[in-house]
Amino acid sequence: MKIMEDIILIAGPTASGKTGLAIEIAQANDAVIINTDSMQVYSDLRIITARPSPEEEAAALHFLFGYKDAAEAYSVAHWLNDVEPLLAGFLTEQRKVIFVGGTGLYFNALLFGLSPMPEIDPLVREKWRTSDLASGDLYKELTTLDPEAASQLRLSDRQRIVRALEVVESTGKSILEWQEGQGASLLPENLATKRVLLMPERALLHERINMRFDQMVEAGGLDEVEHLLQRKLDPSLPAMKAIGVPQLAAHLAGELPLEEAIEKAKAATRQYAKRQSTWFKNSFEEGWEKILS
RNA sequence: GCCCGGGUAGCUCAGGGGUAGAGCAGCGGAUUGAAAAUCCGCGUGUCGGUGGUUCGAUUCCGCCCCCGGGCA
Repeated sequence: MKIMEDIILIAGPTASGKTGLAIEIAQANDAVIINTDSMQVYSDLRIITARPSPEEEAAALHFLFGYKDAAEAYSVAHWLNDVEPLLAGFLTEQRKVIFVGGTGLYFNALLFGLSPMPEIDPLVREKWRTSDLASGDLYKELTTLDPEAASQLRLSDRQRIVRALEVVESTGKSILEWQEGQGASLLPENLATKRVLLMPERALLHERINMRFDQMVEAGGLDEVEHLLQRKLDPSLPAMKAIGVPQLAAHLAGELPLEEAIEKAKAATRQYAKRQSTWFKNSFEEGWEKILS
């Protein structure tokens, strides 16, 4: 498949066939592939995150895959920082670039930028993120420190409450003020961008998800998770929450028969695919070529 | 063949003379430095079948079918 555009975005829910399509397009266009998935960045998890296999990685130039340690708390901002110089380099070389992945937030950041925000004081961050307070009490804190931000959050949404708290305490300004600042897209306006959205029918996707998780286990997914667990990392790290890790960890801890752990991991994957589909369906309508296979 | 127990949502099950409800699964939505995260909303049903009693049956009674278990 020859592509005219310089930049190609491939999005879609998990198990929709993105990896294969990216390689196919990369080979036909001498393009490079840049990971746009929040979990495939971690080196510790190849099988369970469905990262391209060594054979697949050898079939085209891949970047930002498996290059972060699971002990690192990676984020969309890190990703964007890593993408920027990489993309600039390829564009000056006039090399076509494929962004492929399933993380809607990362695509959004790429397309529209992130609002500029200063670094958060690590101590402040630590304080709120490890707080013992119930999320309702954290919410109360936020209503005093930043009532405006609080009014836009639910008192059950601990994660966003904590984020608002650390921003206002560390910077002295409301997260809402920071978010008013416009970020800049990383994609140059004068370059054409092809956008492909893989959206297989739900029933088919579920079938693929279920099959694929069985294959992950056969391919050594349990060992992969066991190795990760042996590192005794902070369980709140993003990598520790990759789908499949908590479920298989529960089995390894003797809390669940393997069959049940597998079923739970499959269900979690299906639910994730649904959230991805919602994001793509409602945010990626215009300008995206939808492929329903 | 006889005796128990059961047949209610996709699954596991609760309920009970006024057409039914939980968990899980599923469906819909939100999403700005944890995003595979986090959060919000929604029961989707010939109550096994068929006769009867009743103003009214998924509920009570009879018969039949199916699934467990026991006795033969």
